[in-house]
Amino acid sequence: MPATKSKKDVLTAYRCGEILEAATRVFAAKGFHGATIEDVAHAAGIAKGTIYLYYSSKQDVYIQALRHNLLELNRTLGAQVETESTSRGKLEVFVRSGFEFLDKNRDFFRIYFVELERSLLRQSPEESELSDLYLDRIALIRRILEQGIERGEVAVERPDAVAYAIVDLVRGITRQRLSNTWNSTIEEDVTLLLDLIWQGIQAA
Amino acid sequence: MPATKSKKDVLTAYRCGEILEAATRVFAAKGFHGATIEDVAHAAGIAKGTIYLYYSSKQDVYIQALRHNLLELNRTLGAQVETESTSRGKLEVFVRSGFEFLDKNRDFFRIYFVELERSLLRQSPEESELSDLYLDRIALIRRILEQGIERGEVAVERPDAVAYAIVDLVRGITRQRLSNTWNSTIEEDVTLLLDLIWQGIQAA
Amino acid sequence: MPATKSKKDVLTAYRCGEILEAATRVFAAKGFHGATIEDVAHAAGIAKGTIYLYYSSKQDVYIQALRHNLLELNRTLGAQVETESTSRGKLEVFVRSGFEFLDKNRDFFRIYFVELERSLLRQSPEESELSDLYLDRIALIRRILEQGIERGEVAVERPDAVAYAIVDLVRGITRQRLSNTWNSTIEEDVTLLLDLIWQGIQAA
Amino acid sequence: MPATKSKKDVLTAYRCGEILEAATRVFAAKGFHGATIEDVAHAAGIAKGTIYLYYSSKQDVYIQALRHNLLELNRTLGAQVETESTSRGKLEVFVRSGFEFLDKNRDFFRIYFVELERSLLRQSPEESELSDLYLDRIALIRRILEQGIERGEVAVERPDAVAYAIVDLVRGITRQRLSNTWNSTIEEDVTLLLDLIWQGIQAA
DNA sequence: CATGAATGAGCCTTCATTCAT
DNA sequence: AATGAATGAAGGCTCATTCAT
Repeated sequence: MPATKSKKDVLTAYRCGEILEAATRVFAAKGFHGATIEDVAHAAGIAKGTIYLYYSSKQDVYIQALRHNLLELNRTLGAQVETESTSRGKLEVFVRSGFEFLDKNRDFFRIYFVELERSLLRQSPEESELSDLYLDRIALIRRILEQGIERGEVAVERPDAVAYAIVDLVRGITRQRLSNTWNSTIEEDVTLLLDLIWQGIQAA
Repeated sequence: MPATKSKKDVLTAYRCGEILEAATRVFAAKGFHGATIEDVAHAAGIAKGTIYLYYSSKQDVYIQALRHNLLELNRTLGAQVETESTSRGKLEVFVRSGFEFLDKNRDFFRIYFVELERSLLRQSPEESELSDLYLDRIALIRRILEQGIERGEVAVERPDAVAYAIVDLVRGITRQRLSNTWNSTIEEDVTLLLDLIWQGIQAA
Repeated sequence: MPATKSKKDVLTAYRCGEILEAATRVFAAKGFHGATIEDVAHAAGIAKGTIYLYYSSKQDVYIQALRHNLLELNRTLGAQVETESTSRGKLEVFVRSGFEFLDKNRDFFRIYFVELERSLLRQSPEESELSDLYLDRIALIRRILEQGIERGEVAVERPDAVAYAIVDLVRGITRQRLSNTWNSTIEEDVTLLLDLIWQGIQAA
Repeated sequence: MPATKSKKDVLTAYRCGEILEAATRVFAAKGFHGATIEDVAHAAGIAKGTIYLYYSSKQDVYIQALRHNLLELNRTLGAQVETESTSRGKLEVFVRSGFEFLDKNRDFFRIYFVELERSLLRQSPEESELSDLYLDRIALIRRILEQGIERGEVAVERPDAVAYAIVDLVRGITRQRLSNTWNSTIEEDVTLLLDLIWQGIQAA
């Protein structure tokens, strides 16, 4: 197991990255069925056949593109949450980091929101990982809540269900921010959500 | 112009209903692109060509099926909300009626959640009516909030944004209820949501 | 065998006439493949199924419409030619009567010119009668030529081939008259053609 | 821009040629509507989809096949006419070259005669080029006539109309030669036509 | 490795024809 | 006799995938 990457590995990683980045843009603009492999190849500046050297199918490219972005989102959120110690602080940074990630990855969310619904409803084996990554975010919130309960900061009956509710609440506002008709700043929306959530869960 | 319907009108209404009902089932199971017109025709017990006597295209069938269900949902919610006088009562009946509608129209929600995301993000003229019907539900909640503010029952800074948040919160739990891993009763979920929402918006 | 026509016969004749007249208009405007049976039925003011009570297929309607008009053209030309005694006079009246028929039946010629080519090249049994009716016109001219030779008015080596040539010559100018860019009077075109033809065939 | 053709250009030219050649045969045998793209592909020894790499639609293949043959016909006639100096010589070589072209391209004429009628009557933008190529031949004859008038060899009142008449005359005999019931030699038919035409147009 | 020409399965849609009323 | 709702065969076109170069 070489610690150093071979020339081949570097090229592979580079190509994969380019393809996924192009795929994210193209699928965001046209949707999975509206986009063609040709579109993705063109956007990546390579030939159609080359994509099949790195991914097994159109669907594979799509899933991997989502997975790639989703892993980074989860990594970012997880890391940011660690920087705060109180439950309220963690929730606040969770919300803010999500909005910030959106501003840098609007194309990703354009695919993600549509696909998340599908993957949650139709459990194909390929898509289950996407659900898992969604569930990881739920679990992150649930742990924050449970920790808050232990510390006496939070009081909820069903931390599991409340975690779902919070994530969906954030998702709803995130989607509004994605639309072009929504004009509030990140901080305004963070305040809005925190007020709403915290009132509902804080310990008496 | 007779108040009574001609034989033709009855047949047309019957066929349209059968087709939309079959379409709801088929599109829910396979998605828009996964389903074929043949599938829908077969499910409706008619021939492929017959569908085109009543709808102009596959997409038309799809949109109409969504619209049909959506109109009924909005009608139901609007009527139920009228039966309550307090803001809290209205919100509670909104949530409960939504869950009850879900239990009777699971296939519809399976299409709707996926399609709503698409229609909110990609504004094609055909799909804009779907967004409008979603916005009608937002407006219903906003009016409840504004009425509550007038009466001193509710205190929120941005009733518009809070209305979005509430609808998304309900939607999130609705989707969980649609999955097969969620085992709480309607009343448990109504309580959960009402507690969460009401804490965040009630007047001090 | 009743000399008088029964009520049924009268109705049948009336319907057939209406259908063929409508078919001539519709096929002229849209062509055989561009027109639908529905179009013809609509133009005739009857229902689709009714056409099949009188004709066995779309093609049948088409062929019969052509045949109907063609029979009348041939009948008219044959009768007019009889009114003249000299070869030149007969040829002149043949040309003039053709142009006059065109002015009253422009739709027919619009179908006929296209279909004649097809029927001459592809000998399907249904279309062979159309060729026959074309050949009747050729034969009419050939008899005029042969009679002219007998009388010493005309001198040609191959009356058969010349008859073809004359009919095609007339057809060419007829088609030009059908276009909207041709502005000469019937008499100008009759003179043009007669000068051309007569020079080529008159006895020395 | 290299004067030499790239490998791709050679392949494209080859495939286009094969397709048009196959299309000419298939459309001649079955007509535009009777033939399928599958038929053309099969005749060309390639797959259905391949045709769409080179042509945008069935109609495009059809139009291009006609255009291809028609351009060559016009080129041939134009070149041959140049080899003669007198009006009579030019007309004679025009007729003879046309008959010779027919003998080498019988399938083309089978499509052309049908399509010419359609394109002359229904002016769709795609088909107008076909009319134009027909008009080029008319113009060629008209110039011969006008030149003949200048030189005192020819005397006609309306060279434009006579040009139409001559081309239609040639076309009529060409179509007869295309049928299998016509047994004269090229020279016999050239003589027949020239006698007919020249008598009608020569200067006194 | 990269390419992109070739493939052919798959699907929407049309419309001539039928037949129950 | 007339209707027109229903049928289903047929075909143009797309595009994910393959493979020879």
